[in-house]
Amino acid sequence: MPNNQFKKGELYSFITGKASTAIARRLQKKFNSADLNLTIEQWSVLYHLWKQDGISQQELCNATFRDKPSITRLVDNLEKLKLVKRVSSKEDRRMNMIFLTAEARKLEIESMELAEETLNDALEGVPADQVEICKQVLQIVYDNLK
Amino acid sequence: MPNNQFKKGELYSFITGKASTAIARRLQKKFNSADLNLTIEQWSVLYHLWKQDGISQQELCNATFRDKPSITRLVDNLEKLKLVKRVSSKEDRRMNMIFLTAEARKLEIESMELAEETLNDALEGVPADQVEICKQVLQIVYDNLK
DNA sequence: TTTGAATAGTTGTTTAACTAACTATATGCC
DNA sequence: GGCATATAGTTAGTTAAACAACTATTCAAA
Repeated sequence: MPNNQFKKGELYSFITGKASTAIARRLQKKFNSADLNLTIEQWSVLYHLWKQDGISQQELCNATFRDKPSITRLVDNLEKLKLVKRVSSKEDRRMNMIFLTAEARKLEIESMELAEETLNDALEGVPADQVEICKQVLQIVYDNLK
Repeated sequence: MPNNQFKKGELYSFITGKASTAIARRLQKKFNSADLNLTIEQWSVLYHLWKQDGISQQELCNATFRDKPSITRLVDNLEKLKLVKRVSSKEDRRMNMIFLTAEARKLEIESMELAEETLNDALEGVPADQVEICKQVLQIVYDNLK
């Protein structure tokens, strides 16, 4: 028996991700208001580089759940913005190691604060235990499909 | 006191919508395998037209949570595919009423089945009451931000 | 009745996602 | 060593999203 948990009328939002779209738009607006000249996608790459830089583009693909062409272009654009640098690996010359510039490091605190603020806006009025369950469900969904 | 429910390491997925991205990719693959020549975005427009067609582009904007230029182009492409027709409204000539073609009506059942199948894949192993809570949380998030 | 504001939709530009096809380098097997 | 295969990354083409600027139409108030 299929666990047919979705009546037709409810399936739309789950597939189209209206909630995460709304979150991303809100964060982008906050970035723009703060004159952070960054797209959410660029920020999502920096997010992982702030945790650790000097990783390969392939590792960025895995971390950000994007394919290789997407990362190529995001790194292109981040390089144009002088926020990252490609350094060809000496052990394996197929690989580019991606490093943050000093400029990019300056953006971490402000942008992360705006991200946390956005999530607080989003989760206003939601009990913590329900947020916890929601996170768990979304994690299982991701694991089921990735 | 802000309800700081997200530790740094957890905030990424919520903002980038990895779960809904995974769902959309899976559904797109099912469409492609079934030779349904449709993007998920196009499907999301048809989804609302199957419920009721003859609505304006603005109503499609509201229903799909997209802006006007996005709908203009989606309708352009759906028209090229001969799945919808723009009909200028007689009461208000600024408006286009969007109608499904017979061709588009044929796609409803198959594509909806694939969508339900995708959600069943996604929610495999998740108890129904947790799915319910997750839906409620995402609805609140959307309402908080829209 | 005309003028000014609001509404519906379009167009142009930039950024990004996805697929397929491509180059270059590394690896492993004979 | 040489060749097949896998891996890292790039390029090209189509579709879509976000934003700003634009046209056409409607509506309301002076």
